[in-house]
Formats: sequence, C-alpha cells, structure tokens
Amino acid sequence: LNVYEFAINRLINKGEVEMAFNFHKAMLERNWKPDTIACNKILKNLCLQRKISVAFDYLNVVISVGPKPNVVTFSTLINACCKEKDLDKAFEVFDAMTKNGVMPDLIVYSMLIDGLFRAGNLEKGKRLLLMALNSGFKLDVVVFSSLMDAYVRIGDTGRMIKVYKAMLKEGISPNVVTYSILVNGLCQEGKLKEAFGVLGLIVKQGLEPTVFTYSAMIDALCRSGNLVDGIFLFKDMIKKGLELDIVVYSVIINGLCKQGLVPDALRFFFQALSGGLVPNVFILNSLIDGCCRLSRVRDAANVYNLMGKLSIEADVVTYTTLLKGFAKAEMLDEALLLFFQMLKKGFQPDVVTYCTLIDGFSKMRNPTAALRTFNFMCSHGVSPDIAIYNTLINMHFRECHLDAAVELFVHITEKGPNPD
RNA sequence: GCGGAGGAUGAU
Repeated sequence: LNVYEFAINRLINKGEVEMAFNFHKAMLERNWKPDTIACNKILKNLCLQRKISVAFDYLNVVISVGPKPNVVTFSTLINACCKEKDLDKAFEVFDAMTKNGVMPDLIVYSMLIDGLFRAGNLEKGKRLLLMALNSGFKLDVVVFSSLMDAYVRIGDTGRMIKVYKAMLKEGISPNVVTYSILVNGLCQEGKLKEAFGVLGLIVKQGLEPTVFTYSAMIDALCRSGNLVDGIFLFKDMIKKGLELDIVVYSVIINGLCKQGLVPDALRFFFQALSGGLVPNVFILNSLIDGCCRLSRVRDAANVYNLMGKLSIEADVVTYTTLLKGFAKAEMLDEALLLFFQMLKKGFQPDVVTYCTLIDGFSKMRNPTAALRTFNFMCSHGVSPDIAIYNTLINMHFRECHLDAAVELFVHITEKGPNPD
C-alpha cells in the first residue's frame, strides 16, 4: 500500500486540499519522492469525484515541484475535461503537455477525438484523426469502436458499418465492445434480425456477450412490442450466469411499463431489490410513467412517495412525467400546481416540461393558458424548440385559427427552428 | 503497477 497515496486521498476527502498539497511539498523536501503513478491515481480519483478544479490545482503542484508528470498524468485530465464537455480546456491540457516535453500517444488522441465527436464537432474530430494518422499512429480497436459509436449516436448506421469494415480491412479484430456497439446501432435502427446475427457472430468468435449486449437487444425487443423474446433473453442472461445490473432491469421495467404492463414491471422491480441492486431515478421514473400512461395518477403519486422512502431524488423528468399524468387525466389545475411546486423546489423546468404543459392545455381546448405558458417559458430563459412550435401550430389548427397557425409557420421558416 | 470505446427514464 502506498502511504503517500492514502494520506493525500484522506486529506482531500476531508476537504483539506491545501494541507494535502503542503504534505506533497513536504514529502519532496525530505526526499520521500512520491512517484508519478501514485500521483496519477490520485488525479484519477479526483476526476472520478468530479473535483476537476482540485485536480488542476494538484496537477499544477506536480508540474511545479515534481515528480515529473508523464503522458498518463496529462491524459487523465484531458479525459476528465472531455467528460465534462469542456473541449477547450482539454486542448489547453494538451498544449501544456507538449510544452512540458511530453508527447501525446494514441490514447490521448483517442480521448480528444471521442470528445469532439460527442460535442457534435465531427469535422474537427476527423481532422484530429488525420493528424494522428499523419503522426504515424495506427488506429486500434478502441478508436474504431469509438468512431462507430459516434455514428450510432447520430443515427448513421451506414457509416457505422463502413467504419467496422475499414477496421476489419486493417486487420484489427473486433472485441465484445465493438460488437455491442454494432448490436446497439442495429437495434436503434430496428434491424433486429441483423442484431441477432451479430449476437451469433459474438458467440462464434468465442466471445461472451455482456450485459451491455443483452440490454441493447432486450431494449429493442421491448420497444418493438416483442416482450416475449425480451424476457426470454433476460432469462437467458441469468442462465448464462451473467451478473444482472440495474440498467438491464431498468430496460425490462421500462419496456413493460411502455406496454401498459405495470404489474409485471413491478415484479422485476422487486426482483432487482431482492437481488441487492439499488434502484435509481430511471427505474422509478419509468414506473411513474407506466402508471401515468394508464391514467393511474394515484398510483403514480404512490411511486413518487416511494422515491422519498428509498432516498432517490426526484428530477425534472419525474416532475414532467407526473405533470403529463395529470394532463392526461384532465387535471390541469393539479398539473399547474405541480409545476409551481417544482419551481419552488428549485427545479428548472426544461423545454419538455413546458411542451407537456402546453400540449395539456391545448388538448383541454384552453389555448389562452397554453399561450400564457409559452410566454412564461420564453420569459424564463427557455427557448422554444421545434416540438413547442409543432404543439402550438397543432393547437391553432384544432381551434381553427388557421391564420395564427400559418403565421407561426412562416415565423419559424424565417427565424427557425427548422420545421421537421 | 496509472489514462481512452458499448446498454436504461419525460413532450409534439
């Protein structure tokens, strides 16, 4: 065990950041040199706890007094910045790295390229990829997989497959992560047959599908209404001895709730609990949504109260779902009450919340309240997206306000957002 | 001995 690492982590966890840094300096002065690997682990820990600014302070201490940072030191921070979607900062670290005489490796490029793709900056990501190639790096399975997933995220399965084939042509063997990305991409596109084909391929290669692979498949099956096969795969996982996690439970629970089978969903919920898994806000929100879809507002409220007992914090999705439930049950007064409660609790309603409320008023033939909500939204820092305009245009047609509908349409074609 | 890729919740 590394005493240095232990002490620094303790001090930082207690909030004694200054003391930790002084301890670091004192160690160096007494020639107890902390090694770079220990420092890297501490940095990683700070990043995992999202204490990024402390991590930066620590990096600066290390840069100024030692030990000499290596490429892992810098890449740890670059990765953290990418995860925080702060690409500018990531590139600042990149520059600091080269200024300190540390050359980037493929992993550094991989993180930055992935970060750029996630930020929606495809062009810059591709440029950096070319830079890596021009520097003589040979892309590995992680870079290829990360590229494939980038295309899955933007719904471009065609390019995902192109990247996959390019990877094979390079003589790189896909691993189970690569295959899971393929499965997920195909599933999102509704190509379940092909996804099953890849599942077979995984087994044929002597690899084991993971809980990620299964989740993607089960999710797609449930969404297509094929609960029988979804549940079959779920049981198959258990038979294969795979460890079920909270996500795969949430997939099956959500699938059942969407089909109106809340009682079955609850069975899985309790099964997860007795399996020792900790339920999260995703699961509870799915259950609430399931109740709301059946117009069982009372049950939804009970699930909401259960959240408190389980110490699960409700979020903006929870409130929006409940609000939708009230709207569906034609209880707009309660919906509005909930809306203001949510404001009072400090939650920021987002564009989905407003859209739910506006649509609720619209369907209750209360365009005045709908428009009032729209104005409230605009004056509270939420800009309308195309769904909001669709809802309003729809409402104007319902009210036979053709002029108003056309006027809104012209407004968005001139000023955006783009009609869909 | 330390760093990079994959699955789940709300609106039209």
